[in-house]
Amino acid sequence: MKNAVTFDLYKTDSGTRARRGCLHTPHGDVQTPVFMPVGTQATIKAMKPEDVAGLGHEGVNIILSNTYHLYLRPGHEIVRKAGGLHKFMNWKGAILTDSGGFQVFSLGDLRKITEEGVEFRSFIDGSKHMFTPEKSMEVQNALGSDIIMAFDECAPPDADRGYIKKSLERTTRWLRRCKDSHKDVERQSLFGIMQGGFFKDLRYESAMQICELDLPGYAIGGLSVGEPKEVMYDVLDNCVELLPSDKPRYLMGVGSPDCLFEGVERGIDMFDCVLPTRIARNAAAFTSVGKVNLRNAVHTDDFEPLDPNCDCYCCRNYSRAYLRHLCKSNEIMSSMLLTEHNLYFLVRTMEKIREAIEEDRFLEYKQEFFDSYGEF
RNA sequence: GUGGGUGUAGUCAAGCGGUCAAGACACUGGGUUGUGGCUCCAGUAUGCGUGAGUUCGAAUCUCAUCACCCACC
Repeated sequence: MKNAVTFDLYKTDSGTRARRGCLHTPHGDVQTPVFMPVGTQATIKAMKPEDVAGLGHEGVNIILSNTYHLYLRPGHEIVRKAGGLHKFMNWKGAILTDSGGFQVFSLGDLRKITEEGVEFRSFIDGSKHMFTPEKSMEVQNALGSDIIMAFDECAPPDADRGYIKKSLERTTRWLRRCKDSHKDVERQSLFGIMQGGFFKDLRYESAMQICELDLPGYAIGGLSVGEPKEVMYDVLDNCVELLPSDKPRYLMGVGSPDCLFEGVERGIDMFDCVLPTRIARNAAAFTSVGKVNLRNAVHTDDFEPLDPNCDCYCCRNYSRAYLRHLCKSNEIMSSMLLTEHNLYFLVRTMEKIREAIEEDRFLEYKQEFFDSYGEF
């Protein structure tokens, strides 16, 4: 019996823990380290799937979508009927679905966590629903994504140690239930999620527990939830290596350019983040010279491209003045162009990171990037 | 020419004698990290057409004046 998703580790950087590998999925290979664009509602907002697939020089082969949202609307049975999520949204590459666990945390109000699962209210119509590990597996099985995530609890960052410990242990028990109820391992691979807050010993405990289950991949959850970056880096320093080196390591929810470098340096293979797509819709862009707010008055008559060092569609054809005009006028094109640029920027940066690791000069490239990009 | 009305930030305006001159849009800046977001937060009038006056106190009352609008000669 072969796992749906397997991982090949090609090379580890000599000076850091940065790794170069490949994820083999039923919908194609994914070169790592990789950044996965987020398409929560079965769409990368403001972009067509084929345009997403064509980003960067090598293209995008994996995206993330969301169990919680698709369960509520249109309903996972509709997606199953449509022939699965790939067909439904016309995405040819691989898909990773988040389990709905994060919404348990982000939807804070009106939810009740028990050993059985989580009772919550729909953000759409207020109706009551129950998510359990089994339910999350059922929904993700219906969606047919290549990688399905365990139903975990992402404890709030300000929770006390006692709660974090209880929560991580429950997350492990839920992970066992996920594994037990997920049958078709040749079609979809289940990834486990480490929790433990910012406590090194709890992270260790969580890692030991979930790794026992010998899953095809592991994620680090509970980070990038509002803590200072140094805290996140510190946790990563101590817990990435707790995960098996022959399995992909996925840092959930991280995606600012600086965090990608810091994550890769500490041995992370996969990232996802709404940041590039969300800030694009709010007139902000990542560029090789730092973050730019297109609404700022200085761009009024700036007819240079958004990023002179970028060869994306947006930068090849439009000026900052035009982009500012679109943003100020609330035109749909502003979301389209900036989303494309921001994703291109991260995807292309990841390509360069992979190349740098192959050539054993990750730190050099990192330095080069930050010299231009600035501190953050 | 006569009668009436209106003049408060870039715009539309609230206020109709008494702490700091509502609010909206626009403008300026900031935020956004497993997406409840084309969103959220913050800032911007030494001044209420102009000039006198009444009053302890006036954007608010009086007079004059200017501008614009409407109606009628």
